[in-house]
Amino acid sequence: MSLTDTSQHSNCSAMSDVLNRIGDKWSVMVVGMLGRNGTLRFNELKRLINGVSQRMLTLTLRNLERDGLVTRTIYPEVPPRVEYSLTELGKTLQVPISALWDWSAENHGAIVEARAIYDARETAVAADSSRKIAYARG
Amino acid sequence: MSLTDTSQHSNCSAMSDVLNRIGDKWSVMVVGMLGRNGTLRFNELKRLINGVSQRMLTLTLRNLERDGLVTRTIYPEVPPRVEYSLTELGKTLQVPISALWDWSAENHGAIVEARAIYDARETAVAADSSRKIAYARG
DNA sequence: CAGGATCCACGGCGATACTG
DNA sequence: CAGTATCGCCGTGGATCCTG
Repeated sequence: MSLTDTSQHSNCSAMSDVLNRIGDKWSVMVVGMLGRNGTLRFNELKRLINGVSQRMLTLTLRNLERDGLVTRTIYPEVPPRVEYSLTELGKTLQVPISALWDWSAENHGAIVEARAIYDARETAVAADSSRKIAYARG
Repeated sequence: MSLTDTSQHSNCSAMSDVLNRIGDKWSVMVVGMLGRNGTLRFNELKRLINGVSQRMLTLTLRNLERDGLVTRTIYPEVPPRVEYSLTELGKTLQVPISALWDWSAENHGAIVEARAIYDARETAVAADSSRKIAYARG
């Protein structure tokens, strides 16, 4: 099975299934963070990932653990300590995610630019048809 | 700027921003389809991408167009014909997405397996504490 | 054929409060 | 510290109908 052969209709559902998890913003963040830092505690992750709520971080970690991408290690101490890290499977996922990350860093500017151009055109078109809209409204 | 350097806190927002679009399930599908088939019409895409509604396909294509990833070509015929294809920027995105796609195809089985194991353990734990739950409910 | 407009349900997600 | 439980909003997205 060649690499370019993987995108037949048959694999659409598999891709879809996988995307439902890893296509998730927080999951990508968590994998990215764990991939770089190796092992992190719950609140360390929470601090590193900007804007994540404690609820979403918990859910994300649970799903990643369930999918065999992240290990969860509980240390029976007080105060409690729980450490997260990537499994071997998770580390392999880190590769394509890293590629995506790099692409983002490199092309974010181009996207912002494209949006500006598109929006400028759109507002121009909107202004052009403003009379018709106003007419229809009145 | 090295590749491994791209995941500092600074790029978190850029990645987040990009992920909001390309992390989207349908966007990935569209890019994947266009990347393989080159140029596709609206309904061709709709047929190829299983489960997408016409509304979501429209929105997805608009966003991709706005981000400069997809071109939209209207042929003033009757019946109307609109063709979509990837821009150069879109083609570069196709690379990391393809990597993700390949990863999905290759590791989907492992994920399903991991889920089964996890769920089996969870239901076992749930059964274990069923009395306590029943007690609390009663 | 390609899509705009509208309606509506549902669930994702944040905020908050509580626990071991 | 690392969660669980509950509530409530509102955005997402499907279904449906209509147009050029």
